Amino acid sequence: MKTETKKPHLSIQAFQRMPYYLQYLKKIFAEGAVNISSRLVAQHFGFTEIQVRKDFAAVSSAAGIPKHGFDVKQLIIDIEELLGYRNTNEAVLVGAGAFGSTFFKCDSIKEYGLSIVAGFDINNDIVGKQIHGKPVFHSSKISELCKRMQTHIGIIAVPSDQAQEACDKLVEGGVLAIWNFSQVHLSVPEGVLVQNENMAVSLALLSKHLQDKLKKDEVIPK
Amino acid sequence: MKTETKKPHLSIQAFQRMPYYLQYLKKIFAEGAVNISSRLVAQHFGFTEIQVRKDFAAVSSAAGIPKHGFDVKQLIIDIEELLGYRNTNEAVLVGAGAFGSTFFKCDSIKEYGLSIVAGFDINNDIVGKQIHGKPVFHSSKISELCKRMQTHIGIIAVPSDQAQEACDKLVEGGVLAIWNFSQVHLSVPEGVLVQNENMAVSLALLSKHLQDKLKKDEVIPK
DNA sequence: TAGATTGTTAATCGATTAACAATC
DNA sequence: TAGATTGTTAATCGATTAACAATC
Repeated sequence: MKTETKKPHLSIQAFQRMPYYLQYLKKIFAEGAVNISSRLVAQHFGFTEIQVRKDFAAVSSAAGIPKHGFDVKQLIIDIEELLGYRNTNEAVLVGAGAFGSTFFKCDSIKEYGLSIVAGFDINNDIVGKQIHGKPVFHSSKISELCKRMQTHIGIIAVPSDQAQEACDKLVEGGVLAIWNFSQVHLSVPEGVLVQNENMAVSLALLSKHLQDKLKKDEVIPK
Repeated sequence: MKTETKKPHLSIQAFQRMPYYLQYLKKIFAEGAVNISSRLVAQHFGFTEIQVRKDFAAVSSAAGIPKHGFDVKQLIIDIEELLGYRNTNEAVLVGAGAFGSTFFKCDSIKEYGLSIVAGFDINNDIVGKQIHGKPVFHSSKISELCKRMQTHIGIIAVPSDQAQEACDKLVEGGVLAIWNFSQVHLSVPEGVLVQNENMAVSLALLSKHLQDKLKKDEVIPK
């Protein structure tokens, strides 16, 4: 009786590559691919093949086969399992304004195993109404309702100066994972994860690259 | 005559912390702070003070002063300079549908030095119209117009299966930095930067944390 | 001067890559 | 068998942290 062997450690970086692998594997599977070699995957993404093999080894329940490569279907199943697309988590949204409410109608979120069950806001124009079929409550009810609904994921889409307060209420309500679209650092107790989605960070990287690039081309004008 | 000393290398990770520092420094500056010690900053963010000192040293034009700390105002200026908030870059948007068009009305983008000058789409209902005052052209015009307008930044907000094509056209038009909101890997020639904004990645991290957390609490039920 | 706070050099840690052995 | 492709062990590389000297 062989028990499941311990999987190698999966780094956060490797974990973050998984959705990309998944998307690619699904595409080639739809095109009829049954096996795939690490070399081909590596070429597609511009990674090294060793890295791809290590990543697959860390997540796959079946080893790759020399001369054949990896089983595409099995990899898809394993990665989906790892990423939690096969369970559905319920989440609440704090900040149901122009930006926040786009989450209500965002279908792709559902595909990734997230379901938004309610929204919160302080604007009386929308409190008590429904947006895309989801109820919007006053923000003062956050912790009470999160407790009652046993929600463990919160999305913060409020202005930066209200973000920490929203965060505190979510944590009080038992939320364990927070998706933070505000631009401030959130302080949370240990055990709570904050996933930052910070446009300013991305834009800074873009603009930095661009400036370096344009400056360089200026200095060395061919 | 002392020439400017070479700044220490700034890692990408450090660079990505800068927008957070900036936001915090601006806040305490508005509250009247003139100097700030690395220890206080570190406490706020949960970093080590050494890391904060290294980060500040890499970006600051003035050294910190023992017993006084760093000059808040100077740091703000230096970080804004580094992040490129003091120049404005023009960008085009490919995919002006429900999601994409939110960029047109997004004010905070402007604050970070980005200005969207035009949109592209293949939907004839919006091609030729203006959305929030910005013209929307047909996607077949991407490279031509980017060349003419000398635009170097492109935002991709099209469905995944059209993303690579959009990317190719942008690159052909001379775009050097691409903000990719689709969920696929984009292949670009060397020298072009792709900044991925992948919801699937973030969601996967959230859901992973949650599942680990809930599982653990089950096993050790107190 | 003493103490707080900075800056620097060395150590640690983790992720990626290289070299090579294993196997279908 | 030979060759392609995998898996494993060791080396490299870069970021963070620790220890400590410098300085206001």
